[in-house]
Amino acid sequence: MEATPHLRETVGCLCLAARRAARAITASFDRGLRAHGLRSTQFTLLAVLALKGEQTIGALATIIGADRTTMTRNVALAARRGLVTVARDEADARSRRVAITPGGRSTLEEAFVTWRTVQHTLTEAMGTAAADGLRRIAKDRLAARSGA
Amino acid sequence: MEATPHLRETVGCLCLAARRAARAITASFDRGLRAHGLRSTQFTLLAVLALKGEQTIGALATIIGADRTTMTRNVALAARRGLVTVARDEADARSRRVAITPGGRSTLEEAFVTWRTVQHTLTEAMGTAAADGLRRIAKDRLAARSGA
DNA sequence: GCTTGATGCGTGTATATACATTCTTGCCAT
DNA sequence: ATGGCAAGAATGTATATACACGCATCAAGC
Repeated sequence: MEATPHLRETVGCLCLAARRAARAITASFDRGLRAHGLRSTQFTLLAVLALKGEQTIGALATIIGADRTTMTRNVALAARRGLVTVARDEADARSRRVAITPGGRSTLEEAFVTWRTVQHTLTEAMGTAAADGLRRIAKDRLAARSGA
Repeated sequence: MEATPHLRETVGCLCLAARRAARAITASFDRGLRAHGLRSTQFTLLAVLALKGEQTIGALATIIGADRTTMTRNVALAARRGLVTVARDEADARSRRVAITPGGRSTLEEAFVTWRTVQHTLTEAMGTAAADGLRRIAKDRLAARSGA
């Protein structure tokens, strides 16, 4: 009926697949983290800071794979809520050193239990192979960002 | 050094992986589609309408896997740009029937060539197995939305 | 010291996203 | 017929995202 059979190729669009998957997965985590007053974005930020210690805005953007300007706003939000602190770097006045606060760490610890539950549920639902595949795509795509 | 070795588990966070992958993949498509004045979101919307014919807002939300309120705004944007039309359903005045315009179809056709290139490039970069895995996750997660 | 380019961030703007709520409309039982 | 509930959509609000652009600062030369 449609005069555009070639468009059927777009049914397998990787962009739709990736965004759809991300929306669904994010929703699952957000629903769980909600009880702790966190969103997926904030949880990730806190986890990175807790694991790797204080970081600059740019470093966080690279690690999390988001735009630097996006990270500026995400960090500002977390700072406003007292989860992290932002301080000038004494060695380089251009840089901002972002660090997790004790309160942020407490929140993270509490949320971690919930996170783990959701993580396990989703891993089971999609299978470990798919989960590993997704992580690999995330890592590889990041590399391609600077390359091509 | 850190007193939180258990948090290392979050390195494999599926939410971070999914969002990071989606951001990177979206960026690739957006860069390509830019020449046609489209974003990934709009491209997907047009492709669905071209393939499946006119749809209601709610149907589009289900198909694309986004919130209905998000779809309302995405459709409004496309309508403002003349890519789609929004009309009341004569059978049910609550519904809105969204249809692609001739202009929208032309834009889609032009953008399709670019889309195909990016799609192939990314498929090669991540491998067909990973691409299929991603699509499967997107489909499965969607099902889980209504179920649990 | 000053210029020049590079680097790290922040802002303006536009879109994308979703939850809570409200509005409109349809439907159904009484 | 109508009152109440359900369904479809729009709006208010907050966050997430990125590009274009500008500002501050540093590093290298000179």
